[in-house]
Amino acid sequence: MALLDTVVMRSLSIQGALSSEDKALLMGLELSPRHISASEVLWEEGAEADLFCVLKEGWAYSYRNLKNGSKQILKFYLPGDIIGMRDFGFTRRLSSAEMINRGVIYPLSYQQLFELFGRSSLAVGIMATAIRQQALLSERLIYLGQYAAHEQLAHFLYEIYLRLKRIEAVEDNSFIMPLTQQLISDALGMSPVHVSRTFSMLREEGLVFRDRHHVKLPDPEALARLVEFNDSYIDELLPPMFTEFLRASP
Amino acid sequence: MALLDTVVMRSLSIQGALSSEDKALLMGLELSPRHISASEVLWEEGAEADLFCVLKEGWAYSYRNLKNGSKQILKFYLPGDIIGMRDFGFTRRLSSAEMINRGVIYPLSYQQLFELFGRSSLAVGIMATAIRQQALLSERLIYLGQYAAHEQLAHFLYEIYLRLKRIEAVEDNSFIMPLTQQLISDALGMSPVHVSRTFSMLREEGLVFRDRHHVKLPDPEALARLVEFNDSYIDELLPPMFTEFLRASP
DNA sequence: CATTTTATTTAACTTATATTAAGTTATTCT
DNA sequence: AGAATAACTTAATATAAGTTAAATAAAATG
Repeated sequence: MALLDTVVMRSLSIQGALSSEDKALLMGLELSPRHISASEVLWEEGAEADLFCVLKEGWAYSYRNLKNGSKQILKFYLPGDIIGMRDFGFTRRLSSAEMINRGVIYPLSYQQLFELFGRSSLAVGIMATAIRQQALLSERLIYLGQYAAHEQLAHFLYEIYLRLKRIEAVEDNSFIMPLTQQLISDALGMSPVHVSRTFSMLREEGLVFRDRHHVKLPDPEALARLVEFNDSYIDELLPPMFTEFLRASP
Repeated sequence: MALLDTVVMRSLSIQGALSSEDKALLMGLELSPRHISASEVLWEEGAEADLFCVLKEGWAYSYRNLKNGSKQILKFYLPGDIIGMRDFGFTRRLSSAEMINRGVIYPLSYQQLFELFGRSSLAVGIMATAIRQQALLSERLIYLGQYAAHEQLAHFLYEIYLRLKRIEAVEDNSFIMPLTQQLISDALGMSPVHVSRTFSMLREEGLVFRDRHHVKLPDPEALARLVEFNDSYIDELLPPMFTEFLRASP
């Protein structure tokens, strides 16, 4: 029932777009409220991702702890929001979640979510695709908020490198990147001039060589260490739990 | 077939998680490649959102034009990525999309996506929820990248205000916000000292009054104008096309 | 109630990045 | 090929925001 109190579902219901079958499914979910105290941690980054929560009362937030000791908050959750969907389709949590004040949540397992998806692997796959996009966006947000220009650029380049490698567009640590510094500056929110300066800095350190659209990262792992790159959000494999479940479907 | 070339779907297929029924569905999609030239605009912010594209060749990006004349790029798309999922569940595009170099795309209508979802309104609702989260994140990213501290904070407060109004937690333009300045600084990526300074600035301009957890926005619309707030991404209503289609389902 | 802790404000100083402008190098066009 | 345009680099200056630290105010604790 709690899922019906959720922002989008409530309006779906009001708009008359929920079939009786859908409603039956929602009613059939066995959900029990859990009272939860202020500052209680719902989960930590890196923990197994197996459930999400409908927030009924209280405020919560998701965040990442950063190497420099600060944290970046990704989102504040208010009553009616769903916490933990961000990790659906990943094996481990990409961010931690914590209550702010005390409140009430309804935990829901990913298994139960599968059922709502009608056990359709296509629906799950599309959902996972959307969530992966969100993960990329979150990482960019973290770098925008908290890191210096050279770290932002290094992170950006390493992400592009990984994504290109995945589609076999990297050879000998080199790739074609058809972007102007203007475009890069629009993505990273810094001035084009500073993008140029920052490329020079990375070149002097021997980390990045660039000639127009040709980019070479002589030691990609060194770049990754510089930005403490956690590549789990790039990974395209769905967790074993997902594929086992989907294979077992009728 | 193009959807099978997509990053997540390909791995789903490799992991053996696609039923023969799913594969038949994918095969049954009538997709025709479209060659597309460099700098071609796929769609503009505000246009009707009715399809997405599987990017087969070339690079593209999505972005928002900002009032100050700059643009914020939200994402670069590489071959195998899906462009335009960000808007699924909204009536209009929240961001523009443009090719960088020339390439090939496979357009796919949201109607076709419905079919893949097995016409389940629950799956669509959950997907729409996830996408709305992403929209919030995108807006935050835009403000982080491009705006001054007082605009960021104003935008943040106005968003909270709207979200609270939706759940009837605003009375007389006032609400309870159980956040410390430390938490706000962690969300906006600025120092706690500067959050305090910025609150003082907004107070002097008569826009925001705050006493601990009590916040009053005497003139919310003035705040909205300051940040050129586009509230379409907050809206929880699904487009008419969605609900009509879902109501018509068996 | 007094004490400690936590949150906020204010001020002085520092720094990273923006801005402007001028110079250089590539690329495109005729 | 030569001219025009776009992309990039370098340097000087300006400014918003960071940092540190000390003062005040509120909340939590015993």
